[in-house]
Amino acid sequence: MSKIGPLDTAVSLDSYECTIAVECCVFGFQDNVLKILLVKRSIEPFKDYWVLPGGAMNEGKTLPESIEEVLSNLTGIRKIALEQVACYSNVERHPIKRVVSVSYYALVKPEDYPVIPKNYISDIMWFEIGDVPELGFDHNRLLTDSLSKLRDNLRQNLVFGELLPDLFTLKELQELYENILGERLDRRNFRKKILQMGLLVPTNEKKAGVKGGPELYKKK
Amino acid sequence: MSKIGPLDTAVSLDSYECTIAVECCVFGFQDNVLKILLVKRSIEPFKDYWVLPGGAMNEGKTLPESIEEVLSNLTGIRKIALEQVACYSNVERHPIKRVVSVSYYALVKPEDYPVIPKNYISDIMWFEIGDVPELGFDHNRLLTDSLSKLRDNLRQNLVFGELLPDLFTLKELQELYENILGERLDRRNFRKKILQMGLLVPTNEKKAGVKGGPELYKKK
DNA sequence: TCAAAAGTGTTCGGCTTACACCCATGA
DNA sequence: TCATGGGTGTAAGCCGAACACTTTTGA
Repeated sequence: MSKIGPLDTAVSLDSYECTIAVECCVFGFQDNVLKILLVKRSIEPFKDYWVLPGGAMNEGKTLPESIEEVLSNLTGIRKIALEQVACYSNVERHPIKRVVSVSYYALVKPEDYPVIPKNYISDIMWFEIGDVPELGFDHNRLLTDSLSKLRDNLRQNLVFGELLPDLFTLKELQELYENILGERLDRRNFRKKILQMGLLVPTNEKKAGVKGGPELYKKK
Repeated sequence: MSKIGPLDTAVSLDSYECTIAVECCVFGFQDNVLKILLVKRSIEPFKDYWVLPGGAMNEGKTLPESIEEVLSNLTGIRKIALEQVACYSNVERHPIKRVVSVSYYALVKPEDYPVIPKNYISDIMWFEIGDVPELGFDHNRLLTDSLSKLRDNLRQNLVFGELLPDLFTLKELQELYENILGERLDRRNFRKKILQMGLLVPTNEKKAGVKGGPELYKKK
């Protein structure tokens, strides 16, 4: 069918164009639980469904720039580390028009970005990962894929983005790991492993108000 | 800037549209060397540059379907396992128009798909990985990223797609690994590791014409 | 003073690495 | 027969998992 011959692997000037959307799984860690930021749609399709924050890529913007714009509008979140997850191109994933989505994830501190959205307070909310409802579009799938990628990254490197405050105890870090990975970790083995990565430095300060007087660490 | 309010994370019906291209790193294993299939562009921009085979995504096709179409037109390659690598959205990556590309890699047997393209024989060719020239667009980057992903996948699983014939010796498999990973492996340790994965079955046949009479294996 | 949490070391098993000899086959 | 490559086992080091007691602190 294609009018593109074997050599014309170029994109011709009149080729089909299509909307590209970015969707972002914004993970946060609060009250010792991993949470995700969702927004409620106020328009069709999927009106009143919760979905991942996202939107169309605009002219002159890259995908990460578009994400930053969307998040900045929603929550004031800025300058966060984004990780690309995957691209979704099924023809029927948007019921009205063709949309290809690229998903990212981001790790933020919820307390840095109070979700008191300017106008519509009931329509953006942090959900515990275990309590995520059925989402609009194929966003449950995107969330699952992002979480897998986050877990992989966490297992391999010491990547926890902005999920913790600047100073934190090893116990807090361990609880973060346990939450994201969904499994219990041995305290002593965890300490050993994390410390021998050499990416944390002790501050010689102790966290006040906690029994035992745990040492505070920061990222190197 | 954005006309998209905080709640309207939907893709609006008049949102900006943009060409989406797919590019594919087709890896093959021939003469004991990892190779990659490149095509030479016959039109501007980047006329006479070698690039990854690819093309625009068409209406009604998913990205993988578009890849299959492109490869089928170029080489007769069909029904191959594709792995998504990444999405590239820099604004200036195509000098003439805005194009967002999604890259994939595929593993094929060169001997199954003789590259005698119907018309323009000098314009499609297998290159040894070490001999890849400067490519058009940002395709050297795409190639590097694909190769990294291939290596990661190979280290973790036993994924070698269609790179080997149906029956192969462990030595052939080892040479494939060494080529892709770019490092030497110990023969005995390699055998142990691969066999204990339990994904190969011995056929009780020996490969003829080779000293030592090596056993032929196949995928389970 | 006591309860709760922090901090620390050792042992075991499995996995990876390094390494050398005998056997089968084609020439 | 011989040269080439195929096939196998063992010992050492490394990493991750399991596990108990002492110290510090807030209440």
